[in-house]
Amino acid sequence: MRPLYLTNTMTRRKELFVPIHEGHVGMYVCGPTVYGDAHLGHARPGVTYDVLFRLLKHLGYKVRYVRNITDVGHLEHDADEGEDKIAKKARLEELEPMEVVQYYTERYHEAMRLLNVESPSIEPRASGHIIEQIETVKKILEAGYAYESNGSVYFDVEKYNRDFHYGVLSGRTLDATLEGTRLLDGQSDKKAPYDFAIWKRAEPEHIMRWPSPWGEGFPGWHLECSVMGEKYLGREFDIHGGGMDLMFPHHECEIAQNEASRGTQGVHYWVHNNMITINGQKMGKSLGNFITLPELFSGQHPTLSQAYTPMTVRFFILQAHYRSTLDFSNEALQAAEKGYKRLMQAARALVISEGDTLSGAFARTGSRSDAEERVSPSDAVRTLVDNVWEALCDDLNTPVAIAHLFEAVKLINGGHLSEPDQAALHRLFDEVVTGVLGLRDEEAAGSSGKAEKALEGVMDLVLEDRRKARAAKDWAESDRIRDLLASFGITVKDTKDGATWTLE
RNA sequence: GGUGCUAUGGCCGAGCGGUUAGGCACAGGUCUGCAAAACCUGCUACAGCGGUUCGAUUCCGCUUGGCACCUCCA
Repeated sequence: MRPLYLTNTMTRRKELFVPIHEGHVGMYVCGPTVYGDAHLGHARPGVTYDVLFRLLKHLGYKVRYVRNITDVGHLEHDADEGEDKIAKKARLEELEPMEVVQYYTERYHEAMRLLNVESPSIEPRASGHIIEQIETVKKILEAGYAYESNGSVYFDVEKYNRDFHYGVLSGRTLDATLEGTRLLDGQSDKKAPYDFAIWKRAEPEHIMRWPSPWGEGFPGWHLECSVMGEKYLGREFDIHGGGMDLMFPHHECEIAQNEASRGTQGVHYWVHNNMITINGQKMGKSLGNFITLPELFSGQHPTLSQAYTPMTVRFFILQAHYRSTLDFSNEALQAAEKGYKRLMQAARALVISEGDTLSGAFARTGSRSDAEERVSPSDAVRTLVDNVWEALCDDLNTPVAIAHLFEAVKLINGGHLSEPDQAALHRLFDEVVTGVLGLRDEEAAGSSGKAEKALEGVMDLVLEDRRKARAAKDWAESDRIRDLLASFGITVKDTKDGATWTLE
């Protein structure tokens, strides 16, 4: 198995990935809080960990990928005074909180589906694990790292910090944390400002509430990930992913809860993706500068000069390393769109020309591997293939992998590929472009439908007429047909082997 | 204020102690009835100032700028 390296936020180093159980990987990623449409920022972890998921599987691991849905407990502003995000949305829209959850969960799934993000193995919801969360609160209380106060239970950070280090992941000390913590106005139930709620008392008007030993309430936000991670992946598991902005306090609190309730940090590799920025600034709710995925796909947003397809967005994300910030702009998206199309066109050319030259060979020998045994690819292609995989296994360096793929594009477009080279590149594109990178050909995608079949037939007729006109050097008629088709959004290109067409 | 990250050619964006990243855009050429595509060629940058080194864009320090987290956030 090819070695995989990942940057572990805990050590700030690139480390060789060694799973706890040979051949198996447990991976947990923080999913969305479903109180609004997914925005471009959500696409980043979605795509990043999807690629990691696909890569791990390709390398031969059996992967259990857990990505949660936060549908309760995520407060706005401050843990003491904020309102639950979903409850607030429900109040504003006059809906049941679970109606809000249902609606945006489905919208999220649809956006992920369009981005060709595979479903995780398990997608647990916080509200479905209240009992488990109450149990964990009890354990933390028993261990002495939490205290009850006025119907809520708070994590005792100072006590914890005496035995462990609160801040290991984000690299800060408790003093530093205290310095930065805003002093709260008004009376607080907490002993210290950095203490965080693991169970919150529900105010009378709060709809989402569950009975507990401490009265009716709801779980604190950080708790769900500790609890569901343990439930589905065990006391310790391999990889925990999420956005860099979750490092503190969310993941820090998660570690503290794990340590307090089950005596281990629980996670072997912390992986964090960076933010997507817009004009150099983080895209976020509070700044009001975010673009939702439906807006992006439809072009319905003032800062968008056009619509961008889901695969353009996916390619855009893949062209930067996941640990770098990625700046959004129309120019950058347009460049990604063209690059993506070029890659796909080469992929199509590979399939078509291979069909001409290799299908016979495979048919005769019975299988691809037999054919490959007979003839080996050239050193250049072999190196290229190896470079692509090495880049992917080097901390998921998708931009470098894509750079190497464009070398392949040059070879493909240049023609004159030997059969084994062609086969090797075909396999590379299958495994990497459509496999690990998850880029599907949007133009070819619909060609199986009835309408598309019909259109193909009609286009054959039309282009045959045009071919006749061209043979007779009737350029006026030839151009008339081409212009007419263009007005329907069909682009005709003349090549040596005849005309091809694409539908916008 | 604290913590951390970063500064690359017209744009996006990799990377490295000495060798072309790549994409997009642009210019010229080949091909073509024209157009498009494709191919070829050109475009050689690493914030500033010091230091280490035979040699630094790559390491170290300082300066300046940007960003993130410290409050909900992917």
